[in-house]
Amino acid sequence: MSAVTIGEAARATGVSAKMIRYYEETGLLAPAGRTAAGYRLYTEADLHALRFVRRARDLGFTMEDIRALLALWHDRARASAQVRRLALDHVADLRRRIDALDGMARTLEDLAAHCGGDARPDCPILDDLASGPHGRPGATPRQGERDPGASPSRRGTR
Amino acid sequence: MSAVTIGEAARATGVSAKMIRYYEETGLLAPAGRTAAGYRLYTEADLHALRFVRRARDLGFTMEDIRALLALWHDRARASAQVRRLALDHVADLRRRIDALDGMARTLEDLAAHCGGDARPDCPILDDLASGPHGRPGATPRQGERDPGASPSRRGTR
DNA sequence: CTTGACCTTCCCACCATGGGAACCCCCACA
DNA sequence: TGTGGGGGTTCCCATGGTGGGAAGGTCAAG
Repeated sequence: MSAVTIGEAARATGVSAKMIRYYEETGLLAPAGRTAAGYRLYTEADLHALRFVRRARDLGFTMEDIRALLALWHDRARASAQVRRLALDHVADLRRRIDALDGMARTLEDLAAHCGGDARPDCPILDDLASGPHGRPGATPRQGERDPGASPSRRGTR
Repeated sequence: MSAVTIGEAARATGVSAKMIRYYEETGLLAPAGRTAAGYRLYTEADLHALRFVRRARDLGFTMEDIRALLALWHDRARASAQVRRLALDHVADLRRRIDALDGMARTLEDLAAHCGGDARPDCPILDDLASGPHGRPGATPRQGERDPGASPSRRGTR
C-alpha cells in the first residue's frame, strides 16, 4: 500500500504528470507499477527518484546528465569523484553560457548608452545591427572568434 | 544584375541556406526574387537584411524581437526610443537568465566544494539532489524565490 | 552528353514541455 | 442502479530555431 497515482505523485514532487510519463517513456525512470486497470502507481521510493530528477532539472542538468547522476545515485559503490566531475563540467557549461549572454548584454548596453532614446530616428543600435556580423568591434573584446568547434545549434545559448 | 543565389548569400552573410528559406517562409524576410528556373536571387539590399538578422541573432534577440527591429529599421521615421526600449528589455531578459544560471552554478560549486571527489562513495552533491526540490537551504541565499510570474516553460532557462 | 555542384520542395529530428481529444475507471450520492 | 465528476490512459500536435537528408530539377564546364 501507500502507492499513489500519477496525479498525486505530480503534486507531491512538483513534476507534472506529463513529464513523469515522458521520463518513463524515454527510459530515464523505470516503468511504474500499474493497477489492474492500468493506472500507474508510485511508491515512496519512486517519489524520491522524481524529486531527485526535479532537483537536478532545477540545477540545469540535461536529461543525459541526469541519466548519469541517477546511475551514480543507485550505484552504492560509486566514487564521489565521478559525481563531482559531472557537476563541475556542468558548472563550466553554465559559466560558458553565462559568458555568452553577458557578452550580448554588455554589447547592447553599450549601444543603448549611445542611443538618444528620444523621438528622433537616429539610432546606433540599428546602425550596429545593419553593419552586419562583425567580430565585436568595441565592446567585450575576446579572441575565440567564431568558435568553430562549438556544440551544434547553440549560438545564442537560448 | 549582381544578384546571387542562396548558397552565395549564405556564404556572404553567415546565415545558412536553410535558415534563409526558413526566414522567408515565416515572413521574417520578404520572398526573394526568382530566376526563370525558380532559383532564389539575392540583391545587395537582401544581403544587408540578412546580415542584420544574423547580427541580431548573435545578440540573442528572438525572431519576434527581430521582426520588430526590422520593422523599425525600415521605418525611417521611427523614434530611437522604441529601439532602445526593445534593446533594454532584451538586456533585462538576458540578465534574468544570467542570474538563473549563476544561481545554479553557485549552488553546484558550493556542493562540489564539500564533496571529497575521491574514490569513496559519500557525496553531498547526490545527497542534495536526493533531498528533492527545496527552497535553497544553505547555498546562495537570495530572495527571488520561485519567481511565480516567470514566462512559461523556462525553468532552467536552458 | 555527362558529370558534379548547385538549386528546389518536403519530411524528419532535436529537447523538454504543454495542450487537447477520445476514451476508460472509480467513487460518491440520489 | 444510474449518473456525474474527477481522475486516469494513449495519441497527436506545437513550440523555437536549427540541421539532415531524400528525390528531383538546373546549370556550367569538360
